[in-house]
Amino acid sequence: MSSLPSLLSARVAAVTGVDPELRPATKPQFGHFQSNVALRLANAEGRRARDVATEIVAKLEIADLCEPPEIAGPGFINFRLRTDVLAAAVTDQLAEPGLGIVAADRSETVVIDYSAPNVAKQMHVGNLRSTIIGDCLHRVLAAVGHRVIPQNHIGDWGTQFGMLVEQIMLDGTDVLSLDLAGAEAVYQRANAHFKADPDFATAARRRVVALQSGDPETRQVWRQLLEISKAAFNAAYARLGVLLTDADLAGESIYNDDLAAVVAELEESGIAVIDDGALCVFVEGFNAPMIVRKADGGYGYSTTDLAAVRHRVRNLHANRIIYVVGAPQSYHFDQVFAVSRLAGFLPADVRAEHVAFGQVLGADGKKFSTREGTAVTLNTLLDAAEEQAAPAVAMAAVKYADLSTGLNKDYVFDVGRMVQTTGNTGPYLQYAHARMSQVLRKADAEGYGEQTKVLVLDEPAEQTLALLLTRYGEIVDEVAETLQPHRLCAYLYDLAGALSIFYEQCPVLKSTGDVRDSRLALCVATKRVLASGLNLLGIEALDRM
RNA sequence: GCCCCGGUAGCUCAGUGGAUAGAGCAGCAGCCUUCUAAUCUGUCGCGCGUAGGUUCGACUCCUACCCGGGGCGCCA
Repeated sequence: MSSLPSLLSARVAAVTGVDPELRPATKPQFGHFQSNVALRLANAEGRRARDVATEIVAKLEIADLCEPPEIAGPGFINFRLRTDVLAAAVTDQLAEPGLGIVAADRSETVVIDYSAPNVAKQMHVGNLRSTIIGDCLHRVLAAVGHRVIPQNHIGDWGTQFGMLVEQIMLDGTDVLSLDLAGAEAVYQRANAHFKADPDFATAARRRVVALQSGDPETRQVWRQLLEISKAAFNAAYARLGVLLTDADLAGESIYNDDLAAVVAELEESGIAVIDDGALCVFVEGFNAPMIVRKADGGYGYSTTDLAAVRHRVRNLHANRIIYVVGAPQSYHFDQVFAVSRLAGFLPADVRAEHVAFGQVLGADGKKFSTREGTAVTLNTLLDAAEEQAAPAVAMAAVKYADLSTGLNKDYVFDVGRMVQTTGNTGPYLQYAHARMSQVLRKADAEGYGEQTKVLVLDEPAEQTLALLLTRYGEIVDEVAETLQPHRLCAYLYDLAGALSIFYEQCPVLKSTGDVRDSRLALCVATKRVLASGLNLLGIEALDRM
């Protein structure tokens, strides 16, 4: 099964001998696809580009696919698909369950590490990005046939739990009576206490040891903190409609028992050396070593991340590991990957990628701080969104606002922007879908039948829509490869825009015969592709708005 | 000091080395007895941080610099 562009591309390559680099035309008057192959060849051969283009066009055998190609500008070759070919392509697409999404050549086991909220802290808008980007990548990779293993690497371990548990036991607090805001307040109090009172600090450090060595009383409090946190996380996930469940929880704590073994392997292989009392791994290209065991004998998060890589490769059999974590961690992950390669935890044929997203900044352009209370909690944002629109629409607005821009850019948090429902937004896509549902409902009521064949495609608005529809599969492929959800957003926005123009210019229910049947089939195809694409974004496709 | 990310229209952002750099928002002007006006049409507005370089061709690649943000041994 090959797509129209790849078929055409192969035909052109047969004449030119090189990849024609067929691209979607930048403007409608340039047809459907354009190639600059003549310009490149002309330069290499020292000839005039238009002459080369003329020669190529004369040799092309593509009459079964295209109108006669046109040579334009300095030597571009413009292709316009025959409308019957385009119509047939949509008909074929409609017959496929995947709507043009094709399974990857090789199905991989992909571990995606995302969301990762901290236990005993409320989720804030920063957690939102990891959660919804990860959820989208999860859906996209699964759609192209990969086995996806989500890993929610929650922050459920480390020194902060020493002070937290110590404070709770000191106060005699019943943890199960706390909500997350309450737990977070205890954490902030413990933090201040830790700084102000050396005796408390000592007790807190002892408490960390007790936690790690499995002291029953300490573990009991810790488990309760975990419990109330999980309940809150799950409530947030349900509200957002993301795929994560308790089965995907794989927090820092589960690697506790692996840490000594990981370090032992590093020592045995001679990769790790003692420096300044700490066990370090020096890797070329990094200006600081990775500390895998602190001078006091404790382990930090680097060791946990190494253990996670090792586990994901050895036990989960990952072919690809994706970390959806903020951009400030880039250096850390580069180092984790590099050390993992050295240590053999990460074989050369396993890809490891850090999907680094920019930070969410406050209105002042500064980083949000949980400690200073400037961070906006997830629930505050979602509440604000739901003041603007019904929950499903509000979630669409929030998610799309986050997914539709490039990932690596910081953004200033602006509720007004995130809950926008007009223009290039999630609700606009939902609206396009709802309109199609409405048309098809009415068609059904009129007894026009389920149309699945596009027979005529005379109007430019129909052709533009059809051409866009056929691109769906390649776009999903691109996102699976590049891990850039905003490309899918841009595509769906273009599709919805083309649909709106079609809707304005091409009456469906008032037309007759083959024209009506074809338009109905276009409506079905567009509705399905929108529904599929929205689903990949984690946005609900609505039948009415 | 070194490293990473960003700088494109008033604002928020797209932009596969290729044609006259595009969207949304905001502004202005229009279209609702016609399949949903969360739509659509028109209009105003940028020559892509700066300076060089490579190339037939640069927002895109290279070099230097400026501005903003982030990171860089025992927090996670």
